Amino acid sequence: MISFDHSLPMILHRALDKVLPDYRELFAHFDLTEQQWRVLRVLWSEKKVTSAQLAERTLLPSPSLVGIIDRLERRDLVTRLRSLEDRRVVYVIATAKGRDLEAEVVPRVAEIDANVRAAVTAQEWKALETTLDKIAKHISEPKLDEASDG
Amino acid sequence: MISFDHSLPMILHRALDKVLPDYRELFAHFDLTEQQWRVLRVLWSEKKVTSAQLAERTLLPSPSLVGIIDRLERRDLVTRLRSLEDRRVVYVIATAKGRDLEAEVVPRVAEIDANVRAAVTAQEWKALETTLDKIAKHISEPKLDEASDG
DNA sequence: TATTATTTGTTTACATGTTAATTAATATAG
DNA sequence: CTATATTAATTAACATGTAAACAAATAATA
Repeated sequence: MISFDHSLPMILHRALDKVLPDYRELFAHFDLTEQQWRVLRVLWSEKKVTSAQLAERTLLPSPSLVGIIDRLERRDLVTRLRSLEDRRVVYVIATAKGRDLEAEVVPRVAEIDANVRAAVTAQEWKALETTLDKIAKHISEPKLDEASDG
Repeated sequence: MISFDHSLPMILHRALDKVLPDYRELFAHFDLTEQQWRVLRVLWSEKKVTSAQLAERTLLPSPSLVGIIDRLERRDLVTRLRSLEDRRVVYVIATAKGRDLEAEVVPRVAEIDANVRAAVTAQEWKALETTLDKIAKHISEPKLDEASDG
């Protein structure tokens, strides 16, 4: 039996708890939360994105996104634009002020990313991603090896 | 430069998002949140734990723990007990009702854990834990290789 | 011993996560 | 064309996360 402390959720949480403070400390200099950073990060590379696409790219749940975008919009960092073809759709776009942040934030985040990755070899890093992908794909598939246990 | 989608926070979040629903679906049968489960899981094996110890073992921030324990206490699943030696300390203990849940929940969680782990080989799993530990230890250590760049 | 510092748990204020329901717009079936 | 289903975003209700401040108790120091 797998011990509680070594279950996948716990080891992932533990790693996140260690890593996130470094990022948060940086984001705080710009009055950004980690989630707000994620939204901006996507808008810097994609220009015009629907709420649904933003949820997928940022891994943020859409109900959370509403408030996050509200607060970014209030600070004039992003804008909402209702689609003309399909009026259910809302596009989110970085403003000039929002775009200006990219040059300031991205290089410093890259430093943190690099420091994190420097902890392990390239092979270990690749294996990490592969293993996590493998687990993700395995989940929510039928458990064939237990099929007879119905 | 490391792409946004392949940064450590994102790949960990992505894996968690895939895995947690399976656990949550189970916990919902017992009207438990994932966090409440974590607290109970610790109390089942440790009997008498202070709030601080509980925060460390569950990876839950202590301000969150206050509410989580409140709600468990309201349902008579746990009890708070003020220490007599040091009256700042609060012990948290599972009630009989709380202890009864163990036999029902733990085996079914073990099944999910096993299914997750079955996604990869034993070596891959070990490498996963090792790599994450390595990263965790590397973080918040002085970055020696950049020392001259001040 | 009176003062100051530290520790433990809690509170506060605000941001986000989770689930279900809702609204407005569009698509589809009859 | 009309009733119905579906979709995109939002709202609602509640639980949790984050950072800072706080009260009470204990420890450390002058």
